[in-house]
Amino acid sequence: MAIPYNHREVESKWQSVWDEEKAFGTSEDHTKPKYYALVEFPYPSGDGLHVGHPRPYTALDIVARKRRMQGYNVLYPMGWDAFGLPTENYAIKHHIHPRIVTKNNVARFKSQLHSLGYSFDWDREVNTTDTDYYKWTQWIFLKLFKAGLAYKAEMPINWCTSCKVGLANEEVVNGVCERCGSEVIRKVKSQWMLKITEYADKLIQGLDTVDYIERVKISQKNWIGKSTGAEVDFSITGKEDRLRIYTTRPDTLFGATYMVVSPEHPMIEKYRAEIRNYDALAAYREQAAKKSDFERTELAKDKTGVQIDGLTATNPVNGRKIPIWVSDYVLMTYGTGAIMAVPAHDERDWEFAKKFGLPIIEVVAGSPVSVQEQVFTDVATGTLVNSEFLDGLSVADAKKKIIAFLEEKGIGQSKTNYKLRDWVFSRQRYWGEPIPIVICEKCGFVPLEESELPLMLPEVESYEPTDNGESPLAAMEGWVNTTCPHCGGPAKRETDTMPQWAGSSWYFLRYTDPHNDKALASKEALEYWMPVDWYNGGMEHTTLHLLYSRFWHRFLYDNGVVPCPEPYQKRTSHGMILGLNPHNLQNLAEDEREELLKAHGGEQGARKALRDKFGEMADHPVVKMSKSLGNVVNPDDIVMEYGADTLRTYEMFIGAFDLSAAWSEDGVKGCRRFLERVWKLQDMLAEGEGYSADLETRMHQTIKKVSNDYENLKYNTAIAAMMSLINEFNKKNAVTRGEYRTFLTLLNPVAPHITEELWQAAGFEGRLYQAKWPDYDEAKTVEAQVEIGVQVNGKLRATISVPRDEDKDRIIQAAKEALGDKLSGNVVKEIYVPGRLVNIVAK
RNA sequence: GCGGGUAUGGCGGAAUAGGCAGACGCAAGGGACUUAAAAUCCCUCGGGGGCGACUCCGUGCCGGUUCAAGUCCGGCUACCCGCACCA
Repeated sequence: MAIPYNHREVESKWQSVWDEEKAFGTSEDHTKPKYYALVEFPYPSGDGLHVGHPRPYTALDIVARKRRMQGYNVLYPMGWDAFGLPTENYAIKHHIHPRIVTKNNVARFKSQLHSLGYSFDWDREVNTTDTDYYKWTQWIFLKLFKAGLAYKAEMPINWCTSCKVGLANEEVVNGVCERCGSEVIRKVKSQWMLKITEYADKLIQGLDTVDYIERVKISQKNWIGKSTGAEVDFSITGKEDRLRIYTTRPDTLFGATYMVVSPEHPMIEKYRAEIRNYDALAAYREQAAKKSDFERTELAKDKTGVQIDGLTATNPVNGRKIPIWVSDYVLMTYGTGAIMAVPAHDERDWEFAKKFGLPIIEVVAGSPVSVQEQVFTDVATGTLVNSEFLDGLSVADAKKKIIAFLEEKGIGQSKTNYKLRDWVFSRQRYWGEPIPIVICEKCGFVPLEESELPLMLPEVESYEPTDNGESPLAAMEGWVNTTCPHCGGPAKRETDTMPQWAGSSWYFLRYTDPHNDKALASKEALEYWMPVDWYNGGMEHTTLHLLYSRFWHRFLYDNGVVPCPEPYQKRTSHGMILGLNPHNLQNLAEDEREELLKAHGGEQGARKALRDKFGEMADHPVVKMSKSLGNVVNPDDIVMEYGADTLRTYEMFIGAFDLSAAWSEDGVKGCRRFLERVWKLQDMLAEGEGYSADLETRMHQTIKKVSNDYENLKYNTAIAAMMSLINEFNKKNAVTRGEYRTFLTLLNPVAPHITEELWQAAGFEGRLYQAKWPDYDEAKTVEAQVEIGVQVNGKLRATISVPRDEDKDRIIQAAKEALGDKLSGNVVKEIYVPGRLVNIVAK
C-alpha cells in the first residue's frame, strides 16, 4: 500500500524541483515553433490573491503546460501592474512609501502564485513601477507626443471628489468613480489627452483580423460607436452665419421642423444681443450644468428645453423657417452640438415635439400608424414622400442622392462620427509614471530628450492629493523647476502623472525581452514572439485596457516599432467566481431562517424583511465576494487544507469557463476525492506498456477529448472525462503502466504536482513536465460494437448492440426483432442514423 | 430604450452538425466496514402510475417545421452583464 496522499509535502517538493531545474524557462532556439500564452497581470493589492485570480491563471497554465509537452517553445509570463491609487492611498494612511507597499504586496502575491504551482517564467517578471520599465512607457509617450497624438486641452473632465483625480469616461460607472464609488463631478482642467479617436477606424477594422470571442468584438465596436451620416449647414435667418448640424438621416431633411442646440452651444453667447430671452437660456444652461451626467441620463425620459426667442433657422433645401430650441438632450460633445429635429422619424425628436407642440411632418411613408400617433424609424421599408426630388426613393437611395445634392451645393457633406472620446491621460497623483514634458514659457510643451529617460519619480514628503487639483509633485519646487531642453531657459516640469492604464498598454511586449536596456524589446524577440497567441482576461477590461493596448500597439506598428498590427491573436474571457450572499433567505443558518419565517408569516414576508434591511441585493442567492459581506474565500486556506492541485482542479471543474460560477466548498471536497482516487491508482498498477484491449478505444477517446477540450475552454468536461476514465480503472481494479502513463500525462496540466510525484514513484523516465503529450489514433476512437436506440415514431422502445459497420438492412432487421410485438401497424418509413439509432415510423 | 448573454433534477452542470436528455461532480437516502465516528467502498437518486416486465409526462412559456427538437423557425417571459438622449 502506498503512503497516504500528503499534498503539502508533494507540492512543496515539486515546486522546489521546478525552481531548481528552471523548468519553465523559454528556449533561445527560435527555430522551434513558439506559443505565447498571456493572462492579465494583476494589480498587487494589499488584500492578496482572491479565488477569482486562479481561474484564468490555471486555464492558461493548462494550455502552456500542454503546449510545452507538444514541443512548443512556450512563453507564459507574469508581472505586476503596480502603479495605482489603492497603493497610494494605503501609503498615505500608513505613512509608508508606496514603493515599499508595492514591494511587500508583490512579495505576497508572488509567493501565493508560487504555491499554486504555475509554470510562469519568473526570469521574465516585469513590474510597471520599475524605472527600467517605465523608462519605456515614457518613451512611448514621447513618440505619441511627437506624432501629435498627445496634447493638452482645457476641458471638462470627470473629477472624483474623493480620489481628487480626473477619470477617463471609461472609469466612471453610473456617475460614480469606478474605484471608490464616490460622486464624480465635471471640472474644467487642463489635461493631457491621447488621440485614440484618430485610431477609431483602425481599431474597428483590426477586429476582423483576430480571433476574439464575439461579445468582446461587439462591445468594442459599440464602444467606438461609429456612425455615418452628413453634416448640413442651416442658415440663421438674417445672418451670414450658418448653424452646422450632424445627422445620420440626411434623407429626412425635408421633415426638419425645428432645430435643437446643446445648452453649451457657442451661438448662444455669440448672439446674446439678439436673443430676447437670454436670461431664461442662461438659467437653463446653469441648471443643466448642475446635473451630473448620471442625473442627466436618469432624467432622460422627461424632455426639457427652452426656445431661443429672436433667432430662427432656414432649412437649406426648402427655405422653410424653423425655430431653434435649446435642450440638454443634445450633447455638446458629440457631432456639432446641434441637430435638426425630424420628429416624425426620430424617437427623441418625436417626444420633444409632442411635449412642446411642434409640428410633425412625415417624409418617409410606410408606417401602419400616423406619425402624429407614433414615431416611424424603420429604414428598411420606408419610401420618401413630401421631399420633392427625393420622393419615391428608398431611405438608402435618398441618403445617397441628398448627400450628393448637399455636396454639389456646398451646404453639407458626408461625415463619420464616433462615440469614442479621446483618452484623458493625466492624473493628479504621485504614484504613476511622470510625464516627460517640460513647460517652457518661450517654447511651450517640450519633450525630454530620450537620453534623459527615465524621468524618475522624486521622493516627496507627502503623497496627499491637493484640493486645488494639483499633483503632489507640484509642491516639489526643486524637481519642478528645470531648464528647457530646447532653449535652455527656465521651465517647469509637468507635474501630472500617467494613469494606471499606461504601463499595462504594452507590458506584453516587454515580456519578450524584459532586460533590454537599448529598446523596449529587440526586433528579433518581437518578431519571434509576437503576436500573443492567446490572451485571456476579464470582460471588464474590454473597453479599457484591451482597447487602450490595441491602440498603443497599432500606433507602434505604424511607427515600425512592432512587427504586427494587432497585439493579440486570440482573446477569451473568464467568468467571475461568486460567493454566497449571507443576507439571502436560503443561505441563512437554519435556525435563523426558521425564526424569520415565523416572525414574518412565511417566505414572502421573510424575503421582504430581508430586502427592507439589506436592499434589493438580498434577493440574490449568489453575489460578488466582498469584504463587507464576509463571503471572501482566501485561496491560501484552500491550498493549505486541500492543496493547490485540488484548488486548480476545482476551479476548472466549477462550470463553463466563460460564465460566472458560485464557490462551493463541497465542490472542492469532491475534487479532492478525485485526486485521492488518482493517488490510489498506484496500488492497482499492472504490467503492460500498452492499453488493455477492453479500454483501448476509451483511452484514445479520452486523449482526443481532453486534448481538444483544453484548447477550447472546456476544462470542466475534460476533467469529467478523466473522472470517468478513473471509474473504469476502479471497476477493473487495474490500470496498465501504459494507461497510467497516459492518464498522468493528461491530468498533469491541471494537477501538476500530484501527477509529477506519481510519475516518479512509478519509475517512469525523466520528469513528467518534459514528457511527450500522448497521441491518439482517430480510427481507434470509434467503437467496434455500438449500442443504438430503437425508436417507434420517435419514441425509444428498445436498445440493441450491433457491430458499428453492420449494414443498414440487417440493423433494421435486428431492431424489428428487438421490438417484437411493440411494433404494430404498417411501417411507413425506416430511418437509420449510423451508430446512433433506428427510428421506425408506423401507422 | 439599445446591444449581448442565460434559462436543463434538490444543487453545480453534460449532451459534435437536429438523433437514446440528465455525462461528471455535489447534496440526500440506504447498506457494508467500525465498539463508535470520520474516511473508504457498494446501491438508489427528474416526476407520476404499476407487484412487475413496463408505461405516461418532462429541458422557462405559447405556437410551428421534422420520422425525430434542449438543439431549428416565429412569438413571448424572467434574470444577469454592458451601454445609455451619440442625432
